[in-house]
Amino acid sequence: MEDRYQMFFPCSSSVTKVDNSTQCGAQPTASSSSSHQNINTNEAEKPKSKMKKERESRFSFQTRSQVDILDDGYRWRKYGQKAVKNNIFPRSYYKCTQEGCRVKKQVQRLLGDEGVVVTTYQGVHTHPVDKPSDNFHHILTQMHIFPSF
DNA sequence: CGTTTTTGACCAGCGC
DNA sequence: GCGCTGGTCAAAAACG
Repeated sequence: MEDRYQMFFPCSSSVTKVDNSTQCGAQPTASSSSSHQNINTNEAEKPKSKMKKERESRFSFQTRSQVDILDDGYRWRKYGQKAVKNNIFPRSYYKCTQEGCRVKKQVQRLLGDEGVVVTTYQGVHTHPVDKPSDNFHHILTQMHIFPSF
């Protein structure tokens, strides 16, 4: 029964740019650590120009599921959890454990609809899935991937 | 014993 | 400039 994961896009196209207080989709802010690196000793590249580091493709979708972690075939390591405003449910941050694969994803439940899980992917996988999952494959056919714009 | 989760601290961007 | 919000790091705990 693939009814366990029911897809619906209230505002699928609005993933491009939404306000921070938009309830439709509850998009996270697009401020990933941008153009500045850590406090490493090597500063070989100095981005003097103001280049915005928003090249990571992001797309989010919502699923009606009992569990937060959807089995998409990849292996994820949780690296953070933060409580966001206007939402009693915390947001979880995951990273792909595959070496060289810097794909991240965020998972949070939607306020008001406890059964709805908002999953946001960031980046593209460099390796194929380890374990195929039928339920998620059905979702992949309906997803719209937004490349860097 | 290796890997993942948990949790607080830290940091950066944005608004006021 | 300060405070708030969100994202990541890292150390220890938890799990197999």
